[in-house]
Amino acid sequence: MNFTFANDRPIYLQLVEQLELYIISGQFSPGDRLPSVRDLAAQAQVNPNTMQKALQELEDKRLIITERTNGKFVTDDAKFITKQRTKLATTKIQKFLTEMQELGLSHADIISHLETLKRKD
Amino acid sequence: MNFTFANDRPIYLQLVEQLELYIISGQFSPGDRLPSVRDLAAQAQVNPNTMQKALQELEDKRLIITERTNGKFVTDDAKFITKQRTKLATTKIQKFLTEMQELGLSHADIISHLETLKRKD
Amino acid sequence: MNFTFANDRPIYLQLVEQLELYIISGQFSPGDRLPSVRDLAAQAQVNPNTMQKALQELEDKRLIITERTNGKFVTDDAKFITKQRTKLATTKIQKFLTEMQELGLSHADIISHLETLKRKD
Amino acid sequence: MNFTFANDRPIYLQLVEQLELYIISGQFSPGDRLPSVRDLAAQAQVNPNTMQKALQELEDKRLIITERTNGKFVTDDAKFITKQRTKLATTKIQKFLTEMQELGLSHADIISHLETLKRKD
DNA sequence: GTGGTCTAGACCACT
DNA sequence: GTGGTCTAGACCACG
Repeated sequence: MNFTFANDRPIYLQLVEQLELYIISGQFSPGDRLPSVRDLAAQAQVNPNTMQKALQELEDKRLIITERTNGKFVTDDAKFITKQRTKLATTKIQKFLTEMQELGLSHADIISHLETLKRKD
Repeated sequence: MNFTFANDRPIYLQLVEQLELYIISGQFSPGDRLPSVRDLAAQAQVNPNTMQKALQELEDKRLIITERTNGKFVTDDAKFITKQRTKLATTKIQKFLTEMQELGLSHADIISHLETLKRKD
Repeated sequence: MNFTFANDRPIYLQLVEQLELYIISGQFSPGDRLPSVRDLAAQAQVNPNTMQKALQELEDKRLIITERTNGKFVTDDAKFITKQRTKLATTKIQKFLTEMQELGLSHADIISHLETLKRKD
Repeated sequence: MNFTFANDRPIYLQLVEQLELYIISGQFSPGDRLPSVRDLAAQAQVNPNTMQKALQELEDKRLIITERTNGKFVTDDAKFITKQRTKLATTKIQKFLTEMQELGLSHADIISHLETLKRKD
């Protein structure tokens, strides 16, 4: 697990995004127990309060669940995670297309651009 | 000209982005004189100082040039504008692909997704 | 730390120059934490916004770095500072020589002038 | 005669400096009649009012003299011009030395720097 | 009328 | 307490 931060946005929001990705992309599996807040904070080299705030956001988003004295767990609702993944992807794709249109690139332009990049893989 | 703002980021940065788009996409042409700072501020319904800050950033980016007491002008270097347009597009595409990969979508996935959307046009 | 201002140029630019000198000449060391914007403003007897603007310029020049909510720090890249010092010195010497030539003084004239002054030290 | 302007300072002040140099360095001789304000303005591509303001400053400095209906002339007091030349040179040298000291360069440093440059002439 | 600067004062998020 | 942002309002030099 690897955390890096830009300096122009709240750290806790960047934590949320990165942790969300770890869950959504399957690096944490449904039902997995998370490391303690303190450990996560140490790994990310942030203040435990900051990590706590990030985890709270994830809980609000139903991606993690706190069991009172037992710790925090990734939700075991795999379908929900998949749904969130699709939702996030769709949002990003839509946003991307809007931005490309604003720059004057059509769908066709973009696809041809992607095809070109694909060949280089 | 139309300005809209989200409230999760500084207004002046959103102004920079939107004005940059107006220039890069050709709604302002190279060499065009911009409306006065005060007029632009009125149109965007922001304080003149805020607009001034945004325009200063555009000047730092060499997209506009100030003629003292005479007004602000879009750079007359059309090639530079084109270059910036390409640069911005490339950056956004790369960032998009990175994010998609983090979500576990391959190039092929993305292209098929775009093809689907295309049919709906 | 001591700030004095002429009134023929913007205060914030004079602040930039003076702060730059403090950094470049080593009165602030690489990695040093700067006093808070408010404190610096109080010392210089200027509005905090004015000081903020000056510090932003120094950040654009990569001489200082902001850690959000934590303060502003002199860059810890000592080599960069040295480089800027050399650059600034060279620029000033070149500009000086150009001006002297425009006034019709040769290198020899200048050196003899400096030798004379030296004796008075 | 050649006029070039930066964009960050009043044009009339830059005119004053450049015209002053032309007089002090002897490109205009004592007693010479100057071109008309209109012609000078055309050469410099500035508004005649701007040129007029610059010339007024030069008159305040006693470097030029207006003869009512006859035009403007460089002062015929050659000694005064020489004196101004020395004065300006001295001021610039002093300022230069101060700046070099602030950067931590001694007289000796500067002289050795100049000697080096001299060899390259 | 143009841009530039400065002040005063306020509010905000973050840690 | 830290930096960042924004507004309101004023004044200035310039052309």
